[in-house]
Amino acid sequence: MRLVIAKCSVDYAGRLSAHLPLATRLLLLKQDGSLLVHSDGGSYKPLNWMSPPCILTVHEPEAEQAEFGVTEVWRVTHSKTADILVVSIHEVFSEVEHELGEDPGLIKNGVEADLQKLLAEQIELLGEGFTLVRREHMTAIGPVDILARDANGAAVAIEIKRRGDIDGVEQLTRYLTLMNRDPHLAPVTGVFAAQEIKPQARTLAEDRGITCLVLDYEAMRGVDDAHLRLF
Amino acid sequence: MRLVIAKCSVDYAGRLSAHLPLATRLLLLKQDGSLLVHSDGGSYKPLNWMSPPCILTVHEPEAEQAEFGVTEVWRVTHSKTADILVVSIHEVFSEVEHELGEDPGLIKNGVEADLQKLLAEQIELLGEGFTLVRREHMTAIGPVDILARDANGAAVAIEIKRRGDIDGVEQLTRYLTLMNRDPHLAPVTGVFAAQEIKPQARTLAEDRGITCLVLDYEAMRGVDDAHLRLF
DNA sequence: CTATCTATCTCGTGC
DNA sequence: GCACGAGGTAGATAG
Repeated sequence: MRLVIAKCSVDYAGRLSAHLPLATRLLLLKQDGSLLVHSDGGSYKPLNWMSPPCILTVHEPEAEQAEFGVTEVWRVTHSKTADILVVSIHEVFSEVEHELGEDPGLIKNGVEADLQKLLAEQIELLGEGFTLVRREHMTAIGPVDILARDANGAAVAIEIKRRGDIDGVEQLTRYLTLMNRDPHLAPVTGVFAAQEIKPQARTLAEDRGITCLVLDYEAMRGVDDAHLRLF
Repeated sequence: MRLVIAKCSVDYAGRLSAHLPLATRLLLLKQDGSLLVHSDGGSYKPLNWMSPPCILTVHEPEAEQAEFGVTEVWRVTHSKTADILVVSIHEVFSEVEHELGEDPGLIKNGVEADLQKLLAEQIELLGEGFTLVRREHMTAIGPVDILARDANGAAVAIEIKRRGDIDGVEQLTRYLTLMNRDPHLAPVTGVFAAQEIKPQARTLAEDRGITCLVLDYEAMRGVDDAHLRLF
């Protein structure tokens, strides 16, 4: 990894074209040839960048550029898409290089997959007498998160989201429409389960006869831990 | 801006929890207190981060941590959401600090809005005899990208996306339902136009009688340029 | 302020 | 390899 703080201007041409006027910025060169241009504010997104696979070449400025104070030109080209990023360097203030090695990578917990697993294990959260049929029940338009049966044995399709939005209700509605055409399954009712359900989504769901269920991840996880401790 | 290359482990707790095992990484501290943790690969997204507004505090390690080689603990807390990022530093290899100042910001050209403008100018791409009524035709639930009429004078609602997804079809469907209730407009047919249309979106659209149209941005731009050159 | 939509989205995962 | 969905989505824009 190479870190350069320099006064520079940047031009990108690819899926769009973009320009950064002359200013002092951080240029972050990674091992794979990729380049990030960061300012001292904003968020984690760079002002401009080139993703791997790409190649950096360093050039002398043309006469006209040199007159405007350009001392070096970095050209980063994407190996496949022909995107190009050009950094015109005027002055370098600082430069550091260090070998980092492979990163073991991030371990995540508490995403949608966890919610699905926990709800499948704790299907009784839906109500008395509910039983799990299977997770990821396939339909022609994709997998329903959980298929269950209620106390009367009627099919229940469950859509799980971390954040329950209108999109999720639309998605579940499509599944229900399709599944209710299948005489082996019909009638199928729907449950929309999420850690947080937006008011608009709740209204739409209830208008369509879909039950809403707010999931408490910590509590479900707690039950899960307690369950594990018993064995 | 402060750049630290250090051997560290990182823990995040917020909307999810995540952990980075001990390894050498770049810690990028911005003026606003935000922190990015980058490895020497991947793309522009950091392995972990904290967005502003947030506050960094530096602590001595507890006795147990010190035994495991921790020399310093950085605690970054988000001012509003109570998210927390903890960096346990074992060894610092490099440290640089430099004042960057405000960035003038990025200037973009040639995105999505261009597609709508170009298609409005080249409405004949829809077929023989099509005419433009207007762009951004207002309905009760929002503006339809383009309203046109076909060779027979029937209304056509056009939804434009760069990448045609199922969401776009749902959106156009809502417009069509509403517009077909208006006796001045009905019957209204739909065209789903995008640079790229996903197979599922195409299937859903065609199932609902919506025509799909793949747009060639470069060609449309070329025609536009040619058009400009004539005047 | 909130809601909605875009993105050089990135990133995983399943086929 | 591509297609699809999720994201600590982030960021811009309109209401």
